[in-house]
Amino acid sequence: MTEIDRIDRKILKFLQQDGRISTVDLAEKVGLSPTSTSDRVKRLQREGFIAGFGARLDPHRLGLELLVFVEVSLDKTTPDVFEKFAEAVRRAPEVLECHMVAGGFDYLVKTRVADMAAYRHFLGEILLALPGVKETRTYAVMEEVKSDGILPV
Amino acid sequence: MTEIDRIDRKILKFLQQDGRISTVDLAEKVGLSPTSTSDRVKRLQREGFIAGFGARLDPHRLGLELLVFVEVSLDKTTPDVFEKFAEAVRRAPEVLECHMVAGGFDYLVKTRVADMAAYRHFLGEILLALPGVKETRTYAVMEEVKSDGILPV
DNA sequence: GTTGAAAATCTAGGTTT
DNA sequence: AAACCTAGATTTTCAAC
Repeated sequence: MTEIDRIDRKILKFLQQDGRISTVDLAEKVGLSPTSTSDRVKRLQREGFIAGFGARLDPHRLGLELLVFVEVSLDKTTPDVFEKFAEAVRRAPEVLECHMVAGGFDYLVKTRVADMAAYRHFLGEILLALPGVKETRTYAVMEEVKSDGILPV
Repeated sequence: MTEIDRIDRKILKFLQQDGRISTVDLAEKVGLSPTSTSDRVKRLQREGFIAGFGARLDPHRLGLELLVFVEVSLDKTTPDVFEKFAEAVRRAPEVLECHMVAGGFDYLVKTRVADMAAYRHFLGEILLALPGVKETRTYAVMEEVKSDGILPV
């Protein structure tokens, strides 16, 4: 039920790299027949190892030239600031990721925007406008050394 | 050549959410025939808007329970520390992302590991073992508020 | 951008080890 | 239980419009 063998891991590795590989080609790579390969892929989906499939877009090609990380500290006097902040962030399309962290600040926000002007707008009009936001520190990305996000399977 | 219209944006949006949607279903959603939809998808790939397709795996289902961000500061006395560091990071499978940032530190590293023990091993044996690493600050993620990474198209 | 037929792929059933 | 094979159904591709 929850066991996952060497072949399953190979399947996951190849599907991460190419989510549209045909069952025939995938079967060839993992050394099984197309039918059993397809059965395994379905099982990996059904059991939640594969959450879904998606196209990887090139942000720069789409005019989103600036990647920015923002550290956010909240004013913890109101009880529901965290819930309010999380809700707003989930609705903001500029926010690609947002994580509550343990340490010096409360949330780490990853955002992509067209340019610095767009970021200033996002910071001033959206992020700082949220209730409870006490302090932010902005880190603009100069070079994306690695950004595939491929999980080690 | 580089123009991208409303229908292209719809295609990109749907393909981000479901990279394995059939051409027929995608055509239905964007209001075009399957053939022209397929032509557009091919063009969007050829012109670099779509970098590729991939399976989205569930890290928790794979036993990677801990998401950690690490701020890394380098000792900038040696000229090629940056290149050496970048090279090593690209080879490390635990590192999902690594960005050179402007601000208080040099690199922001995103990593997923099984548990705290695995993270301590990664930090001690891999990250701190790299030449030129002067200082690190670790932020363990307590809650992933948003992590889809869907680009606003 | 559309239509319609040929080719490739995927799916489902039954068979073997 | 897992892998496999064959045939029917879908989907994709490629021509002509």
